[in-house]
Amino acid sequence: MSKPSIPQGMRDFSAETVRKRNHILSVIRQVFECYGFEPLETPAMENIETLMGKYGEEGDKLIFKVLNNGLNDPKNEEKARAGFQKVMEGKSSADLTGRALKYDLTIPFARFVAMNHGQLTFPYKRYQIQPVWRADRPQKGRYREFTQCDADVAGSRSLVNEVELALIYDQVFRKLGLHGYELRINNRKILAALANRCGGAEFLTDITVAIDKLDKIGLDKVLEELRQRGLQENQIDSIRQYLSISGSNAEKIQAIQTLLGDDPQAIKGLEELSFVLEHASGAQLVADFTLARGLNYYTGVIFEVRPPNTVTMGSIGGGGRYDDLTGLFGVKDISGVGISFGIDRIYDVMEELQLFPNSMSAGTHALFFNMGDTESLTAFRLVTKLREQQIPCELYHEPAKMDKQFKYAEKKNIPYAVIIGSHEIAEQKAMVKDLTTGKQEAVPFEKLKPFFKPS
RNA sequence: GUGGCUAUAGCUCAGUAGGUUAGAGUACCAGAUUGUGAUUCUGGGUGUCGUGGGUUCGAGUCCCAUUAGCCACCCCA
Repeated sequence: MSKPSIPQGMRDFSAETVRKRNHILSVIRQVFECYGFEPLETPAMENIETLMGKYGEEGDKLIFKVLNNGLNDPKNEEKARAGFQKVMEGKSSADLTGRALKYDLTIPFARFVAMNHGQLTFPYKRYQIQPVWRADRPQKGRYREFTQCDADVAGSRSLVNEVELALIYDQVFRKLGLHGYELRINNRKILAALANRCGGAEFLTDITVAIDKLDKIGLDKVLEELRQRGLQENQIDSIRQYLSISGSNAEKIQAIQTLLGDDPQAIKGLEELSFVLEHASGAQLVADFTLARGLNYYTGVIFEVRPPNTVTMGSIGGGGRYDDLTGLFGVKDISGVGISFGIDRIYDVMEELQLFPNSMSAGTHALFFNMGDTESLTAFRLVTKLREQQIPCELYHEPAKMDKQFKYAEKKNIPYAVIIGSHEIAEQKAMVKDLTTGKQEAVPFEKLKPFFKPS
């Protein structure tokens, strides 16, 4: 028997971690609800066709595929062998792996909308908080199982949605106390216009992938990469101009207008961008024309949230507009726009910056000491009463030295110790000790409830 | 998926050129203390040295493989 272990990149969460995670989740959920989004949950697995080809070539490789059951049944053998052959060639095969763990929440959402568009009230605004899985190599801030919190609007092209989503980002991070985050915005239409100018639409992906690395590898290396991808010198020069745009949002927009202003897509993109910047001015958006984002279904505004630059961590949220997402599932003309929070990374950032309040770890309010088998019967009766009043409390499980019981309370961060021994029973008063201040007072048994829960 | 670094007690780590019985701090357990803890005193090492092989008279230490974590690439939340 080997040591028990869990799969690479997946984690157990202790009580303290769960409480902190729940704190983040409840803030997000509350804000989503406040903006009129309603919850949705979808299964852990999707049929593999639902997922394949939606996230680009790299994405396909990172999808966790689930081996079919019953492969050992002789009647499936031939299919299974053929499927295995396909897999060995780097393709996927429903005969071998018909299902896969979901990779994000957007595609399952699109599938859901496509399946239920007849019943849904549009615009359909849903939020979804569930784990997703990626067969990526784990490292800091990157896990194979992590939780995404998405809010999307399907069936509305109004830019008011984009504005609201930006405001949601701002409100959530403000409530979490995560100051110094940066909410960047761009528009895929502007990138498309740039691609048009430089080699045509088929270069869109090459160009976006390369310029997205500007922060990391610098201008020269980006241009070099584009050269290798087959762009001409004059085209590279346009990109050089594009990438050297800087200044305030207004200045940058002005510069793009000068550079690409004769392109209808660029005009449209800038219009959309300006609308969002203007109406979501409270959210402190930063226009960043180098922002590209990997998922290739985005068609309009795109968002990305960077953590405060005092920590090294990838983006903690992202999103954008995808005009024809349900089109992938045979339902036309439903436009979607959405955002996602990466709560595992938000957690790591908040932990690193020590932004969690101390009171977070409170569970049990009061520990009743066990002062002996007889005495504890009284304590147990009182514990039961308090529990009926929704006051979380517990009785130490066996008679033990007080030292031990104090330490138990301390470790579990229980704020009060309630001591009921023979003296207390004689006087019908409990000795209640505040473990943070060390002060104690005698509280009559019938006054315990108001003591812990003043109404 | 590619490359690099790391792995010793619950935790943080030391362990020199391969040498007997693997150490420190902290945590923990027992007692001083049969009703008041986080201070003090006394005693206690609680370890498959990540795992599996190999070299050697002898391996925590050297070699190979493997697993996990971290870092870079790729990509991303």
